Amino acid sequence: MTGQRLAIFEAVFKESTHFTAEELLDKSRAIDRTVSRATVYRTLPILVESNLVREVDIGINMKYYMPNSEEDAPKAQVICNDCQKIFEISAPFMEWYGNTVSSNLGLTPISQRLQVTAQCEELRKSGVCSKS
Amino acid sequence: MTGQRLAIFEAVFKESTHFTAEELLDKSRAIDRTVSRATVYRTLPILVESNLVREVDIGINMKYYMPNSEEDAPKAQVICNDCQKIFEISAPFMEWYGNTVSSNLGLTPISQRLQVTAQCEELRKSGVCSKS
DNA sequence: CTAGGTGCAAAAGCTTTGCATCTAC
DNA sequence: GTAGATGCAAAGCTTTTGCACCTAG
Repeated sequence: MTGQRLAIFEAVFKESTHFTAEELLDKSRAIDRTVSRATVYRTLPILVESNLVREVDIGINMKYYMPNSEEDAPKAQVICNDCQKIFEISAPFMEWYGNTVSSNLGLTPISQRLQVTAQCEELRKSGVCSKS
Repeated sequence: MTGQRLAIFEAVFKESTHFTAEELLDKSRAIDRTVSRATVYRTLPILVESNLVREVDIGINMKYYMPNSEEDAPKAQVICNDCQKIFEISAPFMEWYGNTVSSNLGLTPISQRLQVTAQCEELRKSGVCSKS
């Protein structure tokens, strides 16, 4: 347990929303200037393994992460194309769906994800988005 | 309309399953040796725009593509972690779901995706997978 | 003739890794 | 003292792009 990791942990749990590895690097460095990019990239998979952080893939080249909440109910994401915000929505039926379609194929589900990409009407009409 | 593009089109429609840009490059070169990587990467977005090819993002760094079928019903994917195969499954309720959750947030849905990652029981038990 | 396509190689962007050094225990 | 963590820089991998050349119509 090193000082750098502590800074990373602290930065992670200060986050209330999704973040990228580079954003986490910045936040961690604000706490401990000696945190290096390599350490962030090496620590993130450990946090994911430990279920302290959840990896959220939204289909662009970059990985997103977020602090994991206590409950592990399946979550869907609504991703706003305009403000880049990611909304997490509980979607309990996903588990049932994954089980059903997988077993039809002779497979066992490991994980599932449901994502809706959307655009902001408010922004489109008034030029501002109160959500972002 | 150049010879290289024709080779790429031909290679695409010979495919019956998902493929990556690099795989398409190989297949296209088998038809016309002069096809370059740049041309494949420049042609793929055109094919996607024209709805001749569908882009399928399975959450890894690489993009997958597949020839687009006539019908445009929403599709879910089941991705086998063992054999890397991608199964396409019709999921008409996705559209309804996307509309519902988006409008709750004041957003208008653009697209949605539903993916199940699974593992192969057959492979795990007998060491072979008859599906791959 | 010329608008647009092509090939090559370099660059871009995120992530991983080799290696020598350092540090927590 | 030592197993494991760190920093730096280089490399990896897929995709994009600048530029000069070429070609279809």
